[in-house]
Amino acid sequence: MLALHFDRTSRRIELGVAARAQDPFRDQLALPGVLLGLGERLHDAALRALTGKLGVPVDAVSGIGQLVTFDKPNRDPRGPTLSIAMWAGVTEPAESAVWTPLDQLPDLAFDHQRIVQDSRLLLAGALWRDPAFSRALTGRRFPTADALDITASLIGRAPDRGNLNRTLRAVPGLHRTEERVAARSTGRPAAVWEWDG
Amino acid sequence: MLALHFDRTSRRIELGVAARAQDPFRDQLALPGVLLGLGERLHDAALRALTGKLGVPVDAVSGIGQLVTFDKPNRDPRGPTLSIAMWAGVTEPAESAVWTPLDQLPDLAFDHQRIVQDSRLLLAGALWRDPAFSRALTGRRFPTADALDITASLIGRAPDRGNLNRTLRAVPGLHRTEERVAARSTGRPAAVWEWDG
DNA sequence: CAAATAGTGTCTCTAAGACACTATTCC
DNA sequence: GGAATAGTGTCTTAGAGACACTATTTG
Repeated sequence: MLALHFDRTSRRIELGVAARAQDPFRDQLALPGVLLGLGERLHDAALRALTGKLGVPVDAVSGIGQLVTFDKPNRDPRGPTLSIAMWAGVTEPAESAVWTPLDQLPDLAFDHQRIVQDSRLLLAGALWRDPAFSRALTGRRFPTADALDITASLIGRAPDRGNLNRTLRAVPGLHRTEERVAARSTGRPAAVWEWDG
Repeated sequence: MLALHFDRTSRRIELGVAARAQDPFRDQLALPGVLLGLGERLHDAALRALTGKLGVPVDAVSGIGQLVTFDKPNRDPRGPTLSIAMWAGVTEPAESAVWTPLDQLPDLAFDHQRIVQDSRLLLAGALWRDPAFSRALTGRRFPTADALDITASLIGRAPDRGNLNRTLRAVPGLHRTEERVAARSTGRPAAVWEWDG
């Protein structure tokens, strides 16, 4: 589970990780994950991970989705050989978890470091393409500056402003308002974008 | 599990389905599927489905891969809410199963009809992009005519010959030999393509 | 030669990246 | 005015689809 939060102070995407309570890798930081109960839906298992492992309340979850299914052998010395990577948008980062930028990851248990790296490309690809994912990160209304920093966090470098504007204009269900707001301390204020519905 | 076989007589891709031995949907045609054992790898579960449900021997399986993970509620009145769609290439269609073209599907149990439809787009997208998948359908050496008919089966219409040639030339690990072979009863014989290794 | 199939070359369209230029704000 | 940020317009490139034309086989 990749729990993502856009921090409007540091102006970057931060990933929620937590110290493990049990062996193996006790006390070491890891991505929140749970075993899927028989007949349980992915969405419910994801919520359990967010609330139980990260301490994020349910109403601070802005969205949940599926990323990819890993099937590597020996991922976990214990049991499951199958794991499903999911994303979640978090509006309020819980104090009980550690929130870290994607390009300064601490050491993580299992192969979680690799999972984050592999998933980052997929997240960057889903941004502005998957409306549910994009909106979970931006919220309903957001200035262009946020879009710029969110994109920069996921792809690893600052995108071209012109191209980003063109991309945003082409996103279905997203439109630009007349409103302007200063997201930074200097410079021209940015236009506000708004999701429909 | 979408078990695919390229029939060189009918010159199209055929899908392996089998009558269910148990309730629910007993005696009705369905995609072969098995429950994933705890700690079992997807690849092994897929082989169990192929041999157990379709009667395809292990050495007639030219490849296995992962397509997509479905997470719809109430897919199956019984238990698992999660199912993973996989593809398999089959070199010899087993007599004990029913092999049907993709655009003339019989009625299938559960929501398997929809799964096939949804997966067909993914299969078409993977063709000539995923070398393991492509090679599992073509075999190590194949004439251009086979590539044409395989592509036509997956995308639903005949592709442009010129564009297909360009596509094949660009596939890594695939090269065109000087050899020509007549795959059809008339017309100019086609070049033979060969996978490296 | 006619019909059928195989193969080559080119045109267009679109999406994405790069970049030059203008616009608006704070200091 | 200068620095910083926001926004517009255009150029180039890569890939995919469409299509005109040539090449090689059987009957």
